[in-house]
Amino acid sequence: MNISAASKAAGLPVKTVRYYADIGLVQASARSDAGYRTYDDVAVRKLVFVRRSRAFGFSIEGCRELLGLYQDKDRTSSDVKRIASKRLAEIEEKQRELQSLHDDLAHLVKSCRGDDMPDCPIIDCLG
Amino acid sequence: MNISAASKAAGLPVKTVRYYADIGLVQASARSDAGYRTYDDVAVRKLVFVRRSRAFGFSIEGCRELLGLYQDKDRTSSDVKRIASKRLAEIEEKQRELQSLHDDLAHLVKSCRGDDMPDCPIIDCLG
DNA sequence: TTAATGTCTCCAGTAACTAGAAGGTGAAGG
DNA sequence: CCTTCACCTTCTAGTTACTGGAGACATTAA
Repeated sequence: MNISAASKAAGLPVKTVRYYADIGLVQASARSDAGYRTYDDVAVRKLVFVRRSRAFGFSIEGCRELLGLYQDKDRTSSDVKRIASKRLAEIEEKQRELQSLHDDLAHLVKSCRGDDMPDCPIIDCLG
Repeated sequence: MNISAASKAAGLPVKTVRYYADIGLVQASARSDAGYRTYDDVAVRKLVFVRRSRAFGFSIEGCRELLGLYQDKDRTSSDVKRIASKRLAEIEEKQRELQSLHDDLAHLVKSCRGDDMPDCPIIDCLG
């Protein structure tokens, strides 16, 4: 499988697949005589794994760690659960931040008449 | 006011104040003979305005736009409201994303026993 | 006078790609 | 055989919004 076939199979842009190889996250399984990256099913599965992990908001380093556990026969589910719980806590923290941001801004927007006059509680609050 | 006094007054790091000047967002009101940036009250108020706008998650370009309205006597509150509403919609979109992310991950975490065995629904879902 | 602190500019690095340039490779059509 | 085209390679640079540090000049307190 050349890189474009692998990228389609994994659902990632070619550029991203090459980037993941560059940073040593998911290496091509081999190189052709001409130097083309080739990917086997194992490598493609790793790419999919990373795509899904990224979709959960894990950082590249987090993905690296998860990928390590994915390939580690001696892993424990508590290792995985710990990492996932940490991410979950981050998400919840972000949700709280976003919620208070939302409430404040929504309140301001609601109180602004949005007419042709310059007076505006939003600008007043910021300034 | 030298830059450190202005940064304290505005509640921003010195580096950030210098950065805002570099990109033309909030210029120093003058320079001393030695080339030091000096900030008057008007400039400091602009810095505060940017800090608060950033806290609402507006991008630098968004802040630039808002700052323009802040200083525009002929602005209309509908201009401001439009920008703020756009940002509010972005926040709400982000909240929806985060919520579904949260639900999916929480479900996985809950279903993982977190013991010494390698079997793990989280890894299974990713791989 | 000296030491400490403040300020300047410029360069580099962060996260995770993305775009583009310049050039080699492979396969299909004429 | 030749062209053409898509595909592949590496490398550089740009994105966002700063942040850290180096080296040099200015100011201030002791």
